[in-house]
Amino acid sequence: MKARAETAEETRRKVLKAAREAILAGPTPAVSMGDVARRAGVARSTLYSTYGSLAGLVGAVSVDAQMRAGFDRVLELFNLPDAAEGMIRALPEGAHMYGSDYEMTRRVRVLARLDPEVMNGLVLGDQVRAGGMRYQADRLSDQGRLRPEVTPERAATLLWLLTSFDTYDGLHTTWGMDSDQIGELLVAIAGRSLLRD
Amino acid sequence: MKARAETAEETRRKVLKAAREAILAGPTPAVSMGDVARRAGVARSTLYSTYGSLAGLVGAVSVDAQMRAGFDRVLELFNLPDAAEGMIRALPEGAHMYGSDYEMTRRVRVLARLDPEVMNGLVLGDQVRAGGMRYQADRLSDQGRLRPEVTPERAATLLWLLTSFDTYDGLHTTWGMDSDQIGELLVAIAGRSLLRD
DNA sequence: TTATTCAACGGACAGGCTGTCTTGTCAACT
DNA sequence: AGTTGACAAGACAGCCTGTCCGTTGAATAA
Repeated sequence: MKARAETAEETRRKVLKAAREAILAGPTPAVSMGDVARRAGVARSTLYSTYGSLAGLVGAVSVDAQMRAGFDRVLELFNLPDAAEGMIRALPEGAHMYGSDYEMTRRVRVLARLDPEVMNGLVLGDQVRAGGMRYQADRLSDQGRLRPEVTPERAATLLWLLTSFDTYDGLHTTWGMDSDQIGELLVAIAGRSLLRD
Repeated sequence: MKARAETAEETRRKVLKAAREAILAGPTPAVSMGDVARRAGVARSTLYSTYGSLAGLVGAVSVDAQMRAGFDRVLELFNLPDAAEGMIRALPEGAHMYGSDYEMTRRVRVLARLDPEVMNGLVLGDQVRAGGMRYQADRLSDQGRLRPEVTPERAATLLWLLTSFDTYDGLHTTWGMDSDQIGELLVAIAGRSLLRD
């Protein structure tokens, strides 16, 4: 609205962009306030007054990356009226989401684990996802699509494993699979393990 | 053998122990040469002449942790004559192995991702495990225990996912499961997904 | 025994980093 | 016209890494 807030917002964008560049720069995630400030053409003191600390900046980048990912689309698919169809369509979409910003996500997650506060954000995200998967498992159960020997809790756990970034990361890095292949594999596993024949 | 080599070996042990303590000390893995040297009662320069760099020390801790884990026992079980029985018994043992040195493993893995060289060790380990799981999947296939719709490659991939540390970590951290529960879950998933009824 | 080797010490050093604080500037709002 | 708010610039203490010294003292070899 106000011109002052607008320019401030723009500085914020410049800084986040510079931070992303810095994080992606080396062979391994490394970032420092001085480096980001230089890249953004901004005083180091500005970063401290805006983000408080390096960890604060990393946290902001992490949240920002979350926003861009297209998470809501995955959620939408998961919540199709037919729970089984939702799952089958959401899993590949989720894989695609991870793939679209893969390197960034991977590196930010490493940095996040170095600060207790930011780390907490990761843990919380995992717990939220666990809640979501429980909900999906219950829907599958209510709609009678779960194999009789599979409890909803077990189904939720497996879905949670399949939708974790680490799973995507492993399949991509160690097995050389792309997002499409990963999506297909996840659907195959989930279908065979959870769904009634 | 020689007294000189022996005392050198003992310093090495003191240092590794101090490094483990340092890594476990904070709420988040953090380690510095000065800290480790102080804890070990050793000159900082000694660390540099022995390990070359901080990354070198972390790498040494990582390798050392691998040794202590009891990995060979898991391998032994996996290679029982009956491949299906081997899998069913090795999975819980693997979970138990991860559990026995959980916090250390977790933290060292974070630190490892900060250095390209050490990171390489992790990637290599994952690839070795992938090879092992391919071998196990082939054994299952050869012994006619695999579900007809599951290719050995798919079986290997699923086994690899189930035996990854990240899987253990997630189940433990987010789902609050202990090693026994995790072992049981892994067996349930692997059995239902891979083995012929 | 004497000479050598070698692990380890202790400290100095350059350069980078974080976080805090202070002083200034200038445009935007009231 | 005065105030406020975002940012710049830079000094500072304290910690870090890696490198390079010269030194010590005990194990080992001659």
